[in-house]
Amino acid sequence: MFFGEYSYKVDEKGRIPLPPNFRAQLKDGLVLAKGMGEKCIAVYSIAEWRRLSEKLAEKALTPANLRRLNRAIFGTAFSASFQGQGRIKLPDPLRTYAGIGDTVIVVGANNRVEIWSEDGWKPEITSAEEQASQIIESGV
Amino acid sequence: MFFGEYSYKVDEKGRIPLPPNFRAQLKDGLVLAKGMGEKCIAVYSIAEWRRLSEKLAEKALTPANLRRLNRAIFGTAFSASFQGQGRIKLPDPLRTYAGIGDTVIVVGANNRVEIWSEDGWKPEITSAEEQASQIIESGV
DNA sequence: TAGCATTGTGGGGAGAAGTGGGGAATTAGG
DNA sequence: CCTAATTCCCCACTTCTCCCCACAATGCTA
Repeated sequence: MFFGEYSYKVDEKGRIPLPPNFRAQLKDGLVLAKGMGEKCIAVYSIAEWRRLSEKLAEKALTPANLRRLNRAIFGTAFSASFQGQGRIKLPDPLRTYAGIGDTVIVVGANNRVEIWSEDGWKPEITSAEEQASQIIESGV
Repeated sequence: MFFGEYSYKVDEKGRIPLPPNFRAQLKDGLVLAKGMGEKCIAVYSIAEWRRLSEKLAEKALTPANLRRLNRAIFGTAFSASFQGQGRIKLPDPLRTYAGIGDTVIVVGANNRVEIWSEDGWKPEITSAEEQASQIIESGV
């Protein structure tokens, strides 16, 4: 389970660290993918990613659908691992997709980790908070 | 299992490299075919190709159908292998079919690899992503 | 308060991988 | 049988990746 919000610098080689307790949960390997629908990078553990992709594949009704789905899911995913002191390299296609410059916001989101650009994160979190408080007001 | 999205240049001799990762999985030989339904080149391992063609043959209901199918599938397929530093030569017919100029996008799509022209890939992936996020919205 | 451990940040260097091109061997066509 | 074109093996250069080490800042401990 992933928690919290952290800010890191992207160094000249495109690397970022992850919070130490995220590392522990991801030590068996991780998968980087496009955040579906949002302009961010999604990080999954191997197990979680497999579970997710299988579940998605079940939803494809036709072979053509399945091909496109595989393209969207696998084509945008990169497996990665920690190098040296626990940093990962952000693949260029994903970095461009998420509009990441030299600072990232790393966010724990329950079953996955999300990596946002500074500019992408601010509007996202404010509207998400708004929505959350509405849901809470309606009774939890 | 094939992952990720990579961009490569086609050199003057019509060769492209494949990601080291993919090479290892295809070292026993590979088959190039037209992407069924899409304007791209599909790359299969020998084993996967055999599995696929057997499956297709089962679906052919009449001998005439089977002949046509065989023509369409085997007639346009090329077996290839890695030469020198791990590059493959793109057969001219397939190259024209996929509209490939001097840059390709190599995409891992689970059980196969796809080779796209730059111009063909962009619209395909955007609509594929749209479709995927719709499926996600409908509840995973 | 002093010292130690952990963690973020920067960078050097060896090796791998992408790119370009020469030349021998094989094939096709006249 | 000879010539031309294509294929494929090899070599060379450049770029990038990844492993390593170092330093600074922070927080904990004694």
